[in-house]
Amino acid sequence: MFSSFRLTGAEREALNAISTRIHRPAKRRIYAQGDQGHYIYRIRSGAVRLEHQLKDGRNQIFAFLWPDDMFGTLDGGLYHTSAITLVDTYLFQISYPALKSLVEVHPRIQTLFLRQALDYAKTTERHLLLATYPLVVKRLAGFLLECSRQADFFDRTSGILTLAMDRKDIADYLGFAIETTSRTLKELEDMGLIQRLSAQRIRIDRDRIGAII
Amino acid sequence: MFSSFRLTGAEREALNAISTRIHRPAKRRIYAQGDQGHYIYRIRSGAVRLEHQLKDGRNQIFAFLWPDDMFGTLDGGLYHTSAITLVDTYLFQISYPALKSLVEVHPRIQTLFLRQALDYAKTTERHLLLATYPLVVKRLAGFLLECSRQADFFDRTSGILTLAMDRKDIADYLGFAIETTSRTLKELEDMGLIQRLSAQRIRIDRDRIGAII
DNA sequence: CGGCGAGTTGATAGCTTTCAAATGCCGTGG
DNA sequence: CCACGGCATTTGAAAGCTATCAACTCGCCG
Repeated sequence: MFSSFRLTGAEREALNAISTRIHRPAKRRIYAQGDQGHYIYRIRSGAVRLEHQLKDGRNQIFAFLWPDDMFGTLDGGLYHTSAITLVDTYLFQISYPALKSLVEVHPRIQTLFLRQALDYAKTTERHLLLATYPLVVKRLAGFLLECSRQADFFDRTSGILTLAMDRKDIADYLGFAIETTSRTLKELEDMGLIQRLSAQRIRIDRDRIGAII
Repeated sequence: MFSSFRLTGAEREALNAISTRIHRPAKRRIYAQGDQGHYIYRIRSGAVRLEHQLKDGRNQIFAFLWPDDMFGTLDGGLYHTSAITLVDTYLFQISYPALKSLVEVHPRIQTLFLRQALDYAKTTERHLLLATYPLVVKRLAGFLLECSRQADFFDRTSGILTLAMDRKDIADYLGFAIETTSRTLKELEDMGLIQRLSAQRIRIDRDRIGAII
């Protein structure tokens, strides 16, 4: 619905004026679950994971985020997830109070955030579909396909996917045990759908993986 | 962030002018997955389920929706879910083209939709948490708690919850087999956390259910 | 009263987790 | 440059949980 939306020059300038460029090395926390939420973020380059800690010790990863994705939504003024970089990452950081004032002057800017929120909801639905496949091999196969949509981490000509996350991250995203990640990768390799070049570099056959889902 | 937001009188009137009040009996389809998407909806009273059919035959329910919830998001002009009433339901129906024109004149109205989208994303995250609990008894217990938040279907004084959905709906929402719904309800009853008064009327002990999650 | 569909219950098979141990990888210090 | 230590990953075997298939019960409606 808002795919053709563009900001005016003045709107873009005003948004830039309240955006700060920041940098975080790999595996650094940007904010923690329960922190006071002062900023919303947008990824310029790199990758981030959003995770939610449960009282029983489970650590559910809600999303892996990529360039242009935004994050930092609040729940009663607090971040309800932790945000952690997977790799070296550059971000825009926007203060919530400044954004709120800006939107009162330039309400059209909300379209950007609305579109982003709708995208995030759709992504979470896809995540839910993946994480509830009865067979873990389907979950992992679908996950590898999703990862291969990120141009920064997938080389189309060679079919080589670079995993920015470790085995535990994958397990926490798909809802199974870390050992199952390994075993199921082996299963996919035995089926001839992937080749493990190293722990984080995998050659994948997207067509045949797509066929089993 | 937008909790204090209010439309002006003119904005509210303009929105009303493009809203149609419609009615659907229980168990009727409002739209089907793959249909051309012309309208967005808001529930005035009743309840709706959003479901997504997969190629392999699985039917994943994405959400149960209640009064004030909105639905009807599109994916390339098409509905990507089916929307079906659970009970007798009254709705607002808003045409997308009319809404798009309206937003160009009154961009502040987008705040309503942004808030709704953020709410839906949060709901989907909670759903994901529920549906990925390793033990089905926790999934179902958490589900009953969520249902008991709907004032129209839960009587606080008696603790009696009326389930608007059937066993298959619950199974499709939580990602297990229909038989497991029955067995796990029995398990909760054996633990003394609930009493099944009839198939759809259940007395629940919210405190003790909350304690096991 | 009969019949149908929703819900329940039982037994077995299949899949994933858990606990334990082995292997491999990589950066650090000698 | 090589050895060592620590951590991530992989592998194995047994236990636990849920799906499946089948049969049965219940409630509702004609």
